[in-house]
Amino acid sequence: MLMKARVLALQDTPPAASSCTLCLVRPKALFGVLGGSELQQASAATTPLAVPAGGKVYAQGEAGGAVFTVRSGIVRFERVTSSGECRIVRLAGVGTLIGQEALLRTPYAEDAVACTAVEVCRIPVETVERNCAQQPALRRELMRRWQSALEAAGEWNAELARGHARRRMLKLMAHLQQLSADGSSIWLPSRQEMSDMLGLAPETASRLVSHLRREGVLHVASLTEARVDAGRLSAALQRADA
Amino acid sequence: MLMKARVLALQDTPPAASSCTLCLVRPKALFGVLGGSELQQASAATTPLAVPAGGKVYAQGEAGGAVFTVRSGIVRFERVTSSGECRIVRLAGVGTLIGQEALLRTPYAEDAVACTAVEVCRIPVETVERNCAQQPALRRELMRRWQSALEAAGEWNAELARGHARRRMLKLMAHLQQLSADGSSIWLPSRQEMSDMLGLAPETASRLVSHLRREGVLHVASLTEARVDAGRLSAALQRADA
DNA sequence: CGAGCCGTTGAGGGGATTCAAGCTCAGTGG
DNA sequence: CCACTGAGCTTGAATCCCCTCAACGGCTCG
Repeated sequence: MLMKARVLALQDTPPAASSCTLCLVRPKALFGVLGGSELQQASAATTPLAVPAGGKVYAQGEAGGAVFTVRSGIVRFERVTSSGECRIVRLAGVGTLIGQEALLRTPYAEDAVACTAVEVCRIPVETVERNCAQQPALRRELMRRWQSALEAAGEWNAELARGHARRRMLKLMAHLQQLSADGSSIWLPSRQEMSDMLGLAPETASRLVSHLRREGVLHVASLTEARVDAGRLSAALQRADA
Repeated sequence: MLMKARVLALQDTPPAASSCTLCLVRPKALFGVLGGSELQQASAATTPLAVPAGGKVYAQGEAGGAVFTVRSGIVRFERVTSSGECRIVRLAGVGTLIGQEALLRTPYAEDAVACTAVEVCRIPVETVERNCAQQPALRRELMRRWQSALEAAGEWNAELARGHARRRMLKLMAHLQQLSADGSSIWLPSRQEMSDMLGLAPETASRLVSHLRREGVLHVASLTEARVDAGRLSAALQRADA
């Protein structure tokens, strides 16, 4: 909450690496559909940013004027309910476009908070608009991203927001596994974060994690890292679904 | 589930009434931004459809090739979880564009089911695409609608999917009030539908409704209709939020 | 009229929350 | 070096909310 640290320019990144042409996530990213010259122009306008874990990429209500592509790490979207509680409504992984509402000249609808250390690419709205005017493929790509965000929200709602606590936790682990860049280890949220994602008390989240550990589904490596036994996880999920 | 009745052509509607030019919901609808000649061309391609309560506007997995504007009634989006349970993840009211994923030539992501008797306008994908190519305003309008669907999903997730059962029910009533066309009466879902929306047992939903009735928050007029006392509702909500 | 569906209400049990106490661990300063 | 501190994780015990099971009544429909 009081985390003041916000976005920091990546000072140790040489200009070349900030070129979209060389970016590793380009095939997954918004401008992946652009050709050579357009891509170079667009890449000149984008700014790489690093956000430490807990920092905000943008805040609800801000009139940001930019969209962001997640280059590494995991970003969460937070809302505050009318009763003042924090709810995490969705996660975004590598390659995801976030803050799209800025394209409508609308303030951001939610807080976008870095779960892990995060690198994003800031893309000014004007850059997107300029390319959109001439590139039907980019317009299509934008729509595709809006739709996938919508579907992710629907699935979150269906799978992670309801049902027995154990099932929700298992689903969360499966989801985090999909989001993890390297296949072996996943980001392990704090109990409070799990609580905000699944709508559970932090104590309940802790109990469930402990239980998964004892079952060998989860191997906790550090406070924020763990490995999952994929086989046991899917077996446990199947049992919970029955 | 076994409701076989699907979409029916509105045979009693004269051709003139199917013209978007005269449509009452035009200002709220997708083509509201189009000018005279484009509007007339577009309206020629659209088909008005009536769907009885419980019928599907489209089904998950269908390659529909069309989007729909809700002209009257309320539509719900259903998903089936991996455990085989039905979850309602969002509602759409008058003026809302649904089935947008068809624009990506993607099968529909969810079931769209009529909650009440519903009238929709079927708009072929080609019609939207043709106009989009020339009309930046329409492209913008499309993006706006995608974003509002995303925000609705986020709010549903934050307000209706978690917290105490009573609070969720109150929130649902407030939401239904906003969706109701005429200010006086709202659509009252069946207890099973409430259960699928809020993640409660139908019995719990029944108990809560009965309780709201005794408190004078809700006046049940028929099986599917009720009036809400706006003052008492917001008072009850404030107490529940405290 | 009986069958079946839906809504209502009660009783009982179970799962999640709440309250509370230890615990580990990193950071601090004597 | 080590007590001190505070934050987060874990675990226990008691409570409460919601679910499950069950019975009953009203309604529609064959």
